[in-house]
Parts: sequence; structure tokens; C-alpha cells
Amino acid sequence: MAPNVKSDGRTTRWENHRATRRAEFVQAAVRAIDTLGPDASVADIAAEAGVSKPVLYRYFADKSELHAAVGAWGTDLVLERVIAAVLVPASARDRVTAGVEAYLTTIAEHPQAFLLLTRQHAGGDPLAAGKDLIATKLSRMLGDALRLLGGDTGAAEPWAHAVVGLGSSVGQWWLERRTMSRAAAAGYLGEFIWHALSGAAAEHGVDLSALDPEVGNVRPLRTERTERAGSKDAEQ
Amino acid sequence: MAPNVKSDGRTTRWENHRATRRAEFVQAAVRAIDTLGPDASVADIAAEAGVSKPVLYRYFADKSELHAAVGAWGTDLVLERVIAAVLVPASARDRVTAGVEAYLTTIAEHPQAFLLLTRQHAGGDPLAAGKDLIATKLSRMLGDALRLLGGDTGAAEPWAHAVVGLGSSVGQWWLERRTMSRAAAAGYLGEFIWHALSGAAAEHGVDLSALDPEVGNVRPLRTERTERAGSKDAEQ
DNA sequence: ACTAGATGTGACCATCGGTAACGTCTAACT
DNA sequence: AGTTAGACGTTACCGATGGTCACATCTAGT
Repeated sequence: MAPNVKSDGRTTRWENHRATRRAEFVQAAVRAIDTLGPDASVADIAAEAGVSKPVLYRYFADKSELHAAVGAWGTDLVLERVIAAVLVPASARDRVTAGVEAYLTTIAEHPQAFLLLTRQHAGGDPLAAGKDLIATKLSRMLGDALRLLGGDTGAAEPWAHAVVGLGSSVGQWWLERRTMSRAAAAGYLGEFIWHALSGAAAEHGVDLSALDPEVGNVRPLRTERTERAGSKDAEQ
Repeated sequence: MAPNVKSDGRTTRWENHRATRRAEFVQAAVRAIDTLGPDASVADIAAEAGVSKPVLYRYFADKSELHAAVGAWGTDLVLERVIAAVLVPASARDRVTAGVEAYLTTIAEHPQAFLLLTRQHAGGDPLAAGKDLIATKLSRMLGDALRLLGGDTGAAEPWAHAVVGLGSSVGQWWLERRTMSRAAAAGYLGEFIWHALSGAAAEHGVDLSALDPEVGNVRPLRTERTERAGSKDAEQ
């Protein structure tokens, strides 16, 4: 018999199911967006998932919440890849470029879905889009780094938003007009970010490139896989 | 009889009027957006202008074209202010910060309208939003500067988009959560941009701060106000 | 057997971008 | 003079889309 004799086993029966179902719908949304573009309608997404609209609306309050879920999925994917790339043992600057390259590689896999992330959240909607999610996490990382280095932690937030906006804008540009190879774009972009960060660090008497091979204590970037349930990569 | 020659004084009579009327509608759109937010409907804008929808649609093919017009207006305004601020005689770095401060000041005057500029253009719509306009102009400026300095002109486009995206993202963040003063935000942002550009320049053997007081030939920035002239496709 | 809670659908509503049809005014042409 | 071109303006309507309702069904726990 069931071990959990809460008030009703009939209520708790679904709790597990609902999470997996919701994840399925997010994947369906990603597929629909990949094929139909970021303006895919809710009906399109429902059709892709093989259900009708009201079913979707039982899992997501409105369209923006669905978009936010897609954004969270994309955020996790991008962060995962970028962090993995940055952790490789190399010079600090090369690691920045590697991170940028991983970023471009990832968004190139889902170009349409990525465009959703760059969209600002619609007016009046309190739910934050993917960009804000990444900016918040990055802001925390930068803040920790600045604190360790004895820098001005006030810079963390604006710089985090700067890097995110920069990445989103250049990413979109690169996806739409592929006027240069991924490696070239990553090189230019990495150069830009590296100089911005290392220059600022140098101004405060810290030499970032000093910590090249030995990744000691000055690394606040923990792997920090978001403990969101589910393997997002199982797809297609 | 009716001559087949176009003796159209009747045709040319309106050409001047239409331009001013269109500008009026753009201003009405800005007012409506300022009060109702960036999602103001076409009907709202028409009401603000004191006309009905079909009148608007005689001047703008669709909503995105109206938005593009608002974007062009904002672009001109921002560029005008920033360029004026950058032209002040001071150290190169101070001028960067002054430009950033002018930028923040300008967008703070029309926060809602500014959000329109940050929105990406809708899917399938070939019309570029304000961000792309600025990015294109900035790209040309950077390209000229890089050519003069003997740098790699390939960096112009990605860097231009980087700066624009960075500005748009940080601008939006600063407008929404005013967690720091304008001067502070401008300081951090200016620091970031300055190090990115000067660091890259230094890598190519150019010292940007060398050209501090005398602003000589390294100035491809023309004032270039586009909207007044009417035809904004004067150059590509 | 009964119930809770999820599953599912087709029909429906409200909003909004965009258009059609219709009519008026006025300066320029004949 | 009368005619004409081209703008002015409105009401009413269409179509797509986000979002909801009412109603029916299935299944596991009580």
C-alpha cells in the first residue's frame, strides 16, 4: 500500500507527473519555435505538443509564462555550456574566448528560440525573460569575484547587464547575417569582453592574466548546475 | 481635353504637407507610448493624434513601420545628444563617460519610448528597429576609426553591435531598477566601454588617450540629422 | 461504488492589427 | 465657370490570436 497517508493520496498522485508533462510542453514549444519562428502562436505550440490550447493553459498561466519557461530552459542550456567551456585550463583570456565560442555554438543550435531570449518582456508583465535570468546569475558571479579581488562591488550589476546585453545583441547580429565565421566573431567578441574586464581589473591593481594555469581561489564560478529537474538535452 | 502631360500642381501640392503631418503622428506616437507604455495600440496612438486609425495607415504601412519611425526619431535624438557630449574637449576617457551620461539622460526623458528601441523587430518583418539603426551608424564610425588607426576593420561590426546591445541592456536595467545614480551608472558603464576599446587599441599599438585635447582628423562623426530631410535612405 | 483530480475537446469571447466603402474638402487644371 | 486629383476623415467590418467555458472522460485512491 502507499506509504504516504497524507490527507489524500489522490491529490499527491499527480505531482510528479505534472512536472514531467510541463517539461514536455516546454520542449514542444522549443520545437515549434525552432520551425515557426519566435512568433509561434499558442495554438501552434499546442498542436506541436499534440494537445489543444486549454491543456497548455492548465500548465502555464499565459503565453508569457510559457515563454519564460522556454527562457529558463535556454538559460540553463547556455550557462551549462559556457561554464563548461570556461572551466577548461588555459590562460584567462583564452578561456573568455572559449566561453564566447561555446555561447555562439549553443545559440546557433536553436537560433529561433534564442531570439525569444533576446526579446524584452512585454509591458506590464512582471515575469522576467531569459536575459534577466542570466544577468542575475552573472551579476552574482561578478559580485563575488569583485569582492574577492577587493574591487568595487557596485560594478557587478551594470557590468553583468552589459555583458548579457552585449552577448544578446552580437549573438542576434551574428545569427541573422552570418558575415563572419563563428571563430572570428568569437575572437572579436572575446577580445572586447576581455579588455573590458581585465582593463577594469588592472585599474584596481589586479592582474587577471596572472591567474592563468593554476585556478586557485580566485574562481567564484562554481559549476552550479541549476538544480532544476530534468535533462534538457534529450531532444530530437 | 485632358493632357497626358503631368501638369500636376495638384499632385505636388501635398508633398510638403505630408512630411510635417507624418512627423506630427510620430510625436503623437511618442506621447502615447510615454503614457501608455510601449504596447500602446494603434487605436491609442490615433486617438492621441486626434484622428482615426485609417488616417494613420495612410502614412504608415503597418504598425512596425510606425514603430520604426519612432525608432528613427529616438535614434536621432540619442545620437545628437551623445555626439554633442563626446565632442567636448577633454580626455578621451572622460569623453566616453560624458557620452554615456548623455545617453542615460536622454533615455530617462522617454523611458517608455526607449523600451521600444530595445525591442527586437518582430519575426519576418524586414524593417529594422532603432537598435539596428544606431548599430549601423556606429558600425560605420568604428570602421572609419579602425581604418584610420590601421586596425582590423572586421571588428567594427561586432563591436558596434556589442556597444549598442550593452547600452540598451544596461539602459533598460537602469531605467527599471534605479538602484544607482545616473552618474554612478555612467561611471561604471563608461569604464567598461573605455577599457574594451582602449585595450583593443593598445593591443594594436595605438594609444587612444594620446589624442586627448586636439580632436583632429579622427572624427568621422557627422551630425547628420536624418528625419528632417525626409528620405532617410540617403546613403547605405 | 464513489470521489478527487487530472485528462481531453469544441465552441466561444475580447482585443487588436488592418481594410473597405463611402463621403467631404480644396487647390489646381481646363 | 466646372472638373479633377489628391488629400482629409469616419464607421463598420474582417481575421488572427490570446485566453476561457462548459462539458465529458479516465484512473487511482478512499
